Amino acid sequence: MKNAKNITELASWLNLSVATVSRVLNGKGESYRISEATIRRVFEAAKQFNYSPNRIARGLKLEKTDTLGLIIPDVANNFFASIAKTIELEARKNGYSIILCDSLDDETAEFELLNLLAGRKVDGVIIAPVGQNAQHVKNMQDTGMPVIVIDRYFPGIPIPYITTDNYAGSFDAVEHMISQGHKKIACIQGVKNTSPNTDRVRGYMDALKKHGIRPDPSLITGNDYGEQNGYVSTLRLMEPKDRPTAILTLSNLITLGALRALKEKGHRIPNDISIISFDEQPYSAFLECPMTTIEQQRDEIGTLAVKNVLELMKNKGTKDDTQILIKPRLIIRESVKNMNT
Amino acid sequence: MKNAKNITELASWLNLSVATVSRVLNGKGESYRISEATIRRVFEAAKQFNYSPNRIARGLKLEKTDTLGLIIPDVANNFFASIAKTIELEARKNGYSIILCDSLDDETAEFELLNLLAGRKVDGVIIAPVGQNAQHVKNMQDTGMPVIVIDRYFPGIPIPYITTDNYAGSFDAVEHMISQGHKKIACIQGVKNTSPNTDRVRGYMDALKKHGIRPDPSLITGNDYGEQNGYVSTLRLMEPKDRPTAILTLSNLITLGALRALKEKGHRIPNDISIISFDEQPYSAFLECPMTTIEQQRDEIGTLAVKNVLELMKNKGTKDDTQILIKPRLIIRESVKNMNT
DNA sequence: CTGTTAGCGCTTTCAC
DNA sequence: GTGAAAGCGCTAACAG
Repeated sequence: MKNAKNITELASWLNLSVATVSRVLNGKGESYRISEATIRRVFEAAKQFNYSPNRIARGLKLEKTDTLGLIIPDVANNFFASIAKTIELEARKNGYSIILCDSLDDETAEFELLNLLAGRKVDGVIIAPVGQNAQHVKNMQDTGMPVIVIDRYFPGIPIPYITTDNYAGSFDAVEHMISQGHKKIACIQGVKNTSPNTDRVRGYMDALKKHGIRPDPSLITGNDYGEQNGYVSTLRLMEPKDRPTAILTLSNLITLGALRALKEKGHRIPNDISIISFDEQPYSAFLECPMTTIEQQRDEIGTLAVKNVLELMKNKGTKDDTQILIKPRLIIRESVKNMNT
Repeated sequence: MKNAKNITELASWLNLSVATVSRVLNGKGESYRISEATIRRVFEAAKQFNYSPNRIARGLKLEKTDTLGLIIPDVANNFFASIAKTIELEARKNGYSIILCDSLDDETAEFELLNLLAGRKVDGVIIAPVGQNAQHVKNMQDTGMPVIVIDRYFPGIPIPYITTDNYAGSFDAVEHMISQGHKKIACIQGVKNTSPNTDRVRGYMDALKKHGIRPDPSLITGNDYGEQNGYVSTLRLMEPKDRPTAILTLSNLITLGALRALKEKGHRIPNDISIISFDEQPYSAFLECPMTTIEQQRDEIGTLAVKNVLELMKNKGTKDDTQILIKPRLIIRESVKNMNT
């Protein structure tokens, strides 16, 4: 059984024109009133010769590639990997493939990636941007490319986004700490002036204020989402005698660093220090002290992201002001000590 | 500042032919002895008009897409996500992009994905296959598509592969257990008749035999790499009074299930049961009992995978018999109790 | 040194 | 009911 390499070969074998074969293969046989017999012959030949159309040629003609670009800061981070999985599956269901790009948390790389995707003529892009700057994302959108931002948003800049309600996540977590009698609560933050961080810190402060606790600036520390920041910040926070009784960590990697610091210094959770961490992880429940976490709805973010790019693609040109905030879920385990008893 | 949508537009603006512009843009200006001035003009115009060539058209003509397909069974699994990250980065360095595909541990999906990638005319594919069957992978290779298998191999079937030396991984782990005085050692396995599993089980048995312990078939249990298998198998293993003193778990998800079962039943590691787990995870060190793990060299696997597909693409047609086994590393922590004291 | 042109594989308009 | 042919944007062979 030979293989047909292209539609011309197939057509000539069938003694038909490429036009007819193309129409049949695209399910337009009926509407062109091509005879039953011909239709069947075409399909049989296609199957027999194991013919699969060249999507590159198709893409060139149709000016669409059935391809979506996905830019995330770290594929190895479970949070982003989970989202990527959902996006891939969801996209595939709709006939799209994903070009995966890891921006390495680097704004320059992200910029180049955007250009790369433009050159590759993806039909849309989903991006979890890394920096404070939205200009390059905005530019891409302005070229007519459908763009959905996930994991954050840019205040004042009209790019559709889907992200966690980070404010609520922090707020609930801190209220839970307060309900357990904590008053001196620290916060190890991520990159300043990015919406997730700003909102999480705001939620943290508002929860404190609501319960009559004045936020202490010296208890808000750190400057990026990485492990090292978690480590260093925790060491610093644990130094003074009047140290905090609880820490809110704003990313899973920060938490990892915090755990390392605590372990190194022999501090135990929750007896020596309480912790709530952003991001549920596969092992959260099985840590030395099962971790109370703020779980982002990764599946929902992913699903909505592709639903919305698809939407954007359909209604190209029309304004889209999708702004979706998804409530996270506080998973209460044992990492917050009850100080009331 | 307007944008040039294609090379024709750019050329006509420059009053040059598309041929000249194309040559300059592809760095062939020198060899065609195009004048300095023209070259500069072209580059300036290209930049000014923010021109980026249409890679689809380019791909159609050149019969290459600068694109690699990557098929893995579970993007959300840290083991595969880490490999995917390395592959993406490494590929990009060489001018290639990755089309990411999650096979959901399903052989039928995997088969379809392979066809999808063929239709998308990727220049090569890297696949971590899921089933016992290699036929579809072999077929793809037989069409002339460069294919590299990772994470496993198919005995007797000549497809180049890069995987962990799973035999050595198990062997070392079990020897370590034995050195700590364990004799009754169980093994929760993954999918039977797949090379990682076969080799891991073989390593486990050989280590026992080497130290004069007869492998007990009833201590080898389980049938897939998932969490549920770990859970159920662990429950079963822990039931009898003369239960094993140690368990070797053959995947990170199996381990997760085992941890859940142990926690549920109140068994503590390492006092009630010792464990060594395949796959190092971000939180391995911070579990209730820091886990001794067998760490696969994910970066190396990823790097070699792209190096080798690239190689294959260059030497298309020639036989490639790459068969790389990468030694894993035993990370000794505290999950194996010393029974000698 | 630069231009003209064929053609990559496909879809679709127009023609019969 | 079906076919001929143009054209998507690019590269490269051929021509000067």
